[in-house]
Amino acid sequence: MDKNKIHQIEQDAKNLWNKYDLYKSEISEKPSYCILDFFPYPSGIGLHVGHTLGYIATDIFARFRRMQGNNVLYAMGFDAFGLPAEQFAIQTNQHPEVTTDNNIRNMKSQLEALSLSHDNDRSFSTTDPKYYKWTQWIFTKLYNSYFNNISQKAEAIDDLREKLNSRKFSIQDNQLIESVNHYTEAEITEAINEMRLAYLDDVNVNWCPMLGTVLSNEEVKDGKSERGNYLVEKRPMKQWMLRITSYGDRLNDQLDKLDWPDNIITMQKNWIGRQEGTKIIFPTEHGDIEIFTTRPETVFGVAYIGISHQHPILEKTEGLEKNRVTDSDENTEKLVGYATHPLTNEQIPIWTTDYVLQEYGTGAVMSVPAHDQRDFEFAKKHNIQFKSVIKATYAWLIENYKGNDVPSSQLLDLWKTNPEKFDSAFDIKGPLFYPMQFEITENISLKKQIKHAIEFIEKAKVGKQITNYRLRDWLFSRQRYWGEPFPIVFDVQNNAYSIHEDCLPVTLPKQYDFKPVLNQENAEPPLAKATDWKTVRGIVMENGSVKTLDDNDPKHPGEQIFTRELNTMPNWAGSCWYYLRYMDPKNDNEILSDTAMKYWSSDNVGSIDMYVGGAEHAVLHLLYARFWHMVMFDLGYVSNPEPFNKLVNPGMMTADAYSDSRGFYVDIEDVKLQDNSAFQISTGEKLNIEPGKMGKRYKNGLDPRKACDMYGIDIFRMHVMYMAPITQSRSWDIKNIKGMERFYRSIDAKISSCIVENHKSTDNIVQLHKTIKFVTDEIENMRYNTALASLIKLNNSIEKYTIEDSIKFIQMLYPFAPHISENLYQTIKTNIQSDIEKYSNVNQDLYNTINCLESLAWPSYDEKMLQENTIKLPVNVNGKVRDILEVDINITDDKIKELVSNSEKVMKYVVSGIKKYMIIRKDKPVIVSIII
RNA sequence: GCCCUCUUGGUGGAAUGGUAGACACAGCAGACUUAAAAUCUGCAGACUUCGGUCGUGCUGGUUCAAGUCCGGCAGAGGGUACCA
Repeated sequence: MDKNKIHQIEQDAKNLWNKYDLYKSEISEKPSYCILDFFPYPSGIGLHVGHTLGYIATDIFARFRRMQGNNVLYAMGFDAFGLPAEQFAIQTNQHPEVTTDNNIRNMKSQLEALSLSHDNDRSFSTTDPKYYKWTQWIFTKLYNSYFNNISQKAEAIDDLREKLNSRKFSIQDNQLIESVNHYTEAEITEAINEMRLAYLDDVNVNWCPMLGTVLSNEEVKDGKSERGNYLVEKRPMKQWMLRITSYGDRLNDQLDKLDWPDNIITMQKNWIGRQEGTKIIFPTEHGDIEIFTTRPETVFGVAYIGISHQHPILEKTEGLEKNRVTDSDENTEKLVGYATHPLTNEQIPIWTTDYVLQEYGTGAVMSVPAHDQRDFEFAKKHNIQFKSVIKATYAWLIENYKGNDVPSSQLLDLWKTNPEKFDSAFDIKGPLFYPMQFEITENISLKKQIKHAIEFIEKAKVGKQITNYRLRDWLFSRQRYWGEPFPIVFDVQNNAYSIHEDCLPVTLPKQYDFKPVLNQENAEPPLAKATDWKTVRGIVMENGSVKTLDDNDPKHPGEQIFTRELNTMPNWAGSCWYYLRYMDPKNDNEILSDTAMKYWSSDNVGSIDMYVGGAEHAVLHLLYARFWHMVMFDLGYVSNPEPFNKLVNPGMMTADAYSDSRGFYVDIEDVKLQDNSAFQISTGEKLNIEPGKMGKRYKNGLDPRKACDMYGIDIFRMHVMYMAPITQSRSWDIKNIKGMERFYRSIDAKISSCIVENHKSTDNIVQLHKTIKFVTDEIENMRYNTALASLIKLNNSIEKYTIEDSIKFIQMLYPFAPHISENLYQTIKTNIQSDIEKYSNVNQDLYNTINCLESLAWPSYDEKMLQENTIKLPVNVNGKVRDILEVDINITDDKIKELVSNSEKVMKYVVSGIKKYMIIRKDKPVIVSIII
C-alpha cells in the first residue's frame, strides 16, 4: 500500500471537512443526540491504541447518527486536575500547570491523528477557571442545600431554616420530623450546619503519608492507595464531606431504569450495599450501645456485644482508654464491661473485637455464636458461653458433630443445650426453639418470623427497623495543590461561609511551592504556604454568603478578615458534571442555559444518550456523577433524573510485553520480532514474551499516531473494530490488518472501474439491499465487527455497481473508514462533473448539491428486494439434517410431504416408519422434523 | 468466601432455540511471474473401512430440535470482603 497516497487522501478529506465546518453542532431543528466518551485524563505518557477502542466506537456512531439526520453532540475535554497530574509534575519537577498544558497538547495531537469528528469548539479543561468557576458554584449549591427526607429530595437550606423557625419541625438523627422544637437561634444554626449536603466533619480518614493527602474509601484498595499503591492509614481529621448516603435509595433504585450493562449495575448495588435490618439498643452504665443486625429473631441468643476498637463508648469507660489502640500485632480483643439485654434484663458482656468495623452499621453487633460463624469462632476463642435459639436441620447436625457418644436421635437436644460442642455455627434461617419469647403462638412461616421479631422489638420500644448502607458519605477534601479551591472562607470564630456567586471563581494562587508536605504529623495543606492568598477581606451578605473584596476595593464598614479553606477538591469534582458543560461550554452567566439543556438532553431517563467508557469507573465516577446530577435535578438545573442513559463498556486491550533476563520490562520501541522470538534492539538480548494489559506498567503501549502513520487511519480503525465485538477484551495483534488492506484495495479498484465503465446495473442488487438493512441494524447496536464482515461479504459478491449503488456502498463504509470513503465519493463527483454527458444517467442531486459524503442521507433499502420466493428447507430425521429442499415460500404442507417422500436422502432413514412428523413454520416454513 | 462475566477450528471471531464455524488471518494447491512479493482461482473442524461417525470446557436435564434455556462441576478474567 502506498503510504503517501493514503496520507494524501486523509489530508484532503480533513481539509474538506474543515472547509465545511462539518462537526460544528449548533442548536437547530434537527433532533439532538448526545454521545460521549469517558472524560480523559491527559497523562504524561499519552494514549495507546487500547484507548482508541472506545473513541473509534463513538466516532463511528456519531458519523452514523449525523448521516441519519441527527444533530450530534460529540466533544472531548480534559480532566486535568488531581493527584496523578500533580504527581507527574512533582516527578518531572515542573509546575502542574505546565505539565498539564503539555500533556493536553500531546493528547490533542493523538486525537487529531485518529481524526475523530469532535466539535472542538466545545472542548475545555477542568483546570480552566472559566470551567471550575461552575464546579465551585455547584459546591456552593451543595453547601446551601439539605436532603429533605420527607420529600426525598434536595431543597434549599433557607427552606430548612424557615421550617425550623416555624417551630413545627425538629431534627433527629439528621432526619427532619414533624414535631415542635424549642431550639435557640444557635441550636438552629447548628442543626442546619449538620444537615447540609456539604458539611465539615471530624472523621477517621484514609491518610496516605506518601501522597500527603487523604483519600476517599473508593480510592483505597487493600489498605493501599489506588494511585501509586502507597500505604494508607487511619487518622482523625476535620474534612469536607458530601452527603451521598442520603441518596442511597435513589442511587440504588434508579439503576433499574438505566440501559447499563448488568455487571456495572450489580457493582454499584454492591457498593451502595443497601440492607434492611434492625437497630436494637443495649443500655450500659456508660450510655446506650446501638447494635445493627439482620437477624433480629436471634436476639434471645445473644452471648456478648461485640464492638469495634474505635467505638465511642470506649472513651466514656474510665480506665479502658488504653484499649483504644489499633496495633494489630497484639491481641486487643478484651472484655470491657456489661450491657443489659433490653428484653431479658440479663447482663451481657461487652467485648472489643477485631472483626467489628466502626465504619459499618453502628460499630457494634449483638453476637449470637450459635448462629453466626465469626461470633462462634470468637466465643470459642475467648470461652464465652452461648446458647442456640434456632433448630438446626438433621443433616446439618450429623455433618457438624464429630463425636460418637451421642445417638443421632438425640443430637437436636444436644444442640439445644450445648451448641458449643458442634463444629460450627448454624447460620441459616430455621424454626425457633422458643417462639413464645416473641409471643408467637401459632406456626408462622420462616419469612414472617423476622418480620414478627422486628414488630415485637419495636413494640417493646427497644429498637426499630432501619435501612443500612455500606456506602459512606463522600470525603471531599484533599490536602493537595492541584485541584479546585473550595469556595469557602472562615471568620475568626472559625464559622464557615460559602463565597458569593458573583465572586467566583476562587482561583488557585500561581507560581509558588505547590509540593505537599510528606510524612509529617499534622502537616497543613500546601495552600497554607500561599500567605497572600490565604486571607481575604470580605463582607457577609444577607443570604449568609461572603462577598470577597479585591486589594483595589475601598474599605467597607462591615468588612472582616476571612481565612480561605486550604484543602482542594478531589479530581472527581470536575468530572462529575462535565457532560453538561459540553451542551453550553462558553456560557459565563449560567452553568448551562435552559435552552441548551432542553435541546441537547435526551428524552429518556438519562440526559446523555450514549456513554462509552471502561468498567474501571463503575463505582467511582459513575456513582459520584449520578449523585451530583440528582442534586442538580432536585434543585431544577437539569430535567433528567439521571445523567447517562445507555452505558457501553469497551473491552480492554492486552498486548505482548517483553522482559529481559532480570525481569525488567523493555519498551516495545526497543523490541524486534523475528521467527516468533523477541530481541532487544539496543542489546541484542533475547527477551521473554508474556501478555499483559496494555499500558505504562508493561511498557507495551503503542502510540495510535504510529499505528495510523503505518497503516493509514481508516485501515487501522477498521482493523481495531473488526477484531472483536466492542465490549470484548482483545489482545493487540497487527497481522490481521492485511485483510483490511486487501479489502480497501479491492474496493478502490472496483469503484474506479465502475466509474470508468459506468455500468447500467448492479450485479447482486438483492445482496446490496440485504446488506443495507443488516449494516444499519448492526451499527445501531454497535456490532461493528459483524457490520464490517457484511460489507466485506458484499464487496466479495459484487463486481459491477451502478454509480448510484456504489455510492450506497461507500456511505455504509464511511462511518468506519471516513477518509477513503470521502475520497472515493469526491473522485466519483469529479469524474461525473468532467463529463456530464457520459454520466447523464446519474441522479444529479448526488453530486451537485452535496459537498461531503456525510451530508447524503443514509441509504435506504427496498423491502421488496428482500422478499424471497424460494427458501432452503432443511429436513431433520431424529434431529439430524438429512436433506435440504429448495421450496417455494408459500408451499403447502402436503406439497412438502410429497417432496420429502421423493427424497432418497431422507427416505433411506425412515424405512422403519415415522412416529412424529412436524413441519415448523414461522411466517414461512423453517424446518421439517421427522422422528422415527 | 461472596457477586458478576466468559469458555466455539491452527488463530480472531459468526450464529432471533431451527443447516455450527459467516467474515477475516494463518495454511495448502493452482494461475500469473525468470523468481519473489503482490494479485487472482480453488481447498480447508476432526476422524473415517468413504457408507458414515463424532464435534461449541465437563456433566445431567427440558425440547421434535440446545453453542443458545435450566441444574451441577471445572477452568479463566473482573469486582468485593472480618459488611453483622
